[in-house]
Amino acid sequence: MLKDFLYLKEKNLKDVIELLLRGYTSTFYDAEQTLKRNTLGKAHHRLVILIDNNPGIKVTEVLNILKITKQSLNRVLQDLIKKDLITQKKAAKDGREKEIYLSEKGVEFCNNLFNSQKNRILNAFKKSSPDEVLYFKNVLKRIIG
Amino acid sequence: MLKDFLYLKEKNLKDVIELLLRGYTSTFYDAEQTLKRNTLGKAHHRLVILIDNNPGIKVTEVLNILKITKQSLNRVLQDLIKKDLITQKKAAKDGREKEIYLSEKGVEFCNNLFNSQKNRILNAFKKSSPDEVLYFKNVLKRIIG
DNA sequence: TAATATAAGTCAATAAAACTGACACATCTT
DNA sequence: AAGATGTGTCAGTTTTATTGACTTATATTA
Repeated sequence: MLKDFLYLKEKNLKDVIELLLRGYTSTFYDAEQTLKRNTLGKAHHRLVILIDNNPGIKVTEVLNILKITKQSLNRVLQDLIKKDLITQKKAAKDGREKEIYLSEKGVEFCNNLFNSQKNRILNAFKKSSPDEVLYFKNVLKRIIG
Repeated sequence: MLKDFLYLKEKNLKDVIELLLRGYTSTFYDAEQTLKRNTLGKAHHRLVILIDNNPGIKVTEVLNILKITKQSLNRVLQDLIKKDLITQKKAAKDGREKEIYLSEKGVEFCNNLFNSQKNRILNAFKKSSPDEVLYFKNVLKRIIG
């Protein structure tokens, strides 16, 4: 049936591009005050979210995900090191690589960030069925690839 | 059953925050070359996506969605006007408000942007069922609120 | 109608985030 | 030993966003 393919139509794809923009913007804006209290910005926010969810993540991986240059990343990284929020460790496998971890202070900071952000997601999920949430995450993962 | 509420657990919510970051970043990075060819940046990209999907959108609405100041918006707006990509019209209802529209050139530019971005979404949707896509959009809309 | 509120625009200065290009160093691979 | 890779750094520039003060036009309301 033709109807079954409506979800592949361009209008639907365009909608999704806007939804991704708005989903990201609103979810991350929720943490604005928490960031300000810690004199940190959006660039730091994006980075610590990655480190928190992926302990030991490597510099190259961060660059590929955040789509920034190593010079940009380095500035942000140094700010977080100065504030004792992260630590770095030489990788056992390949000594050239450095693994990035949150410090104890970093974990606490991430908890504060998460507390600022979690309600938006939680409220949306409470209005959704477990299946809807599962499908939501699956499709989003497929978009990321 | 306890199992039914696993999707509300903090780990799951944290995952989603990262997924939103990565979904947005990757989807919008796809248009990088198209933007460069037109000597425009990410700020212009975000704005024209909104105008394209919401013809006649007002300045205040844009500010609320993009979470930027009117001074920031104005710079981006002037760039797009200079390039003849958008037009503005006094609102009939309330003369203080201005509606923003894409020009013909703007529509063409947005088509180029869309062509750079659509395959990522399309490929993800092709791997998903219509229901999955529907649920995905519904949950994302609930997150935006 | 006069006072006030709202939507939008502007000037100026500053800060935040990202970029380009060049180069250095350690470690791994061949 | 030679080259490739991962990371770090210096310097300069551009893009994006901010704060604060002020203006103009239109709408609302007392």
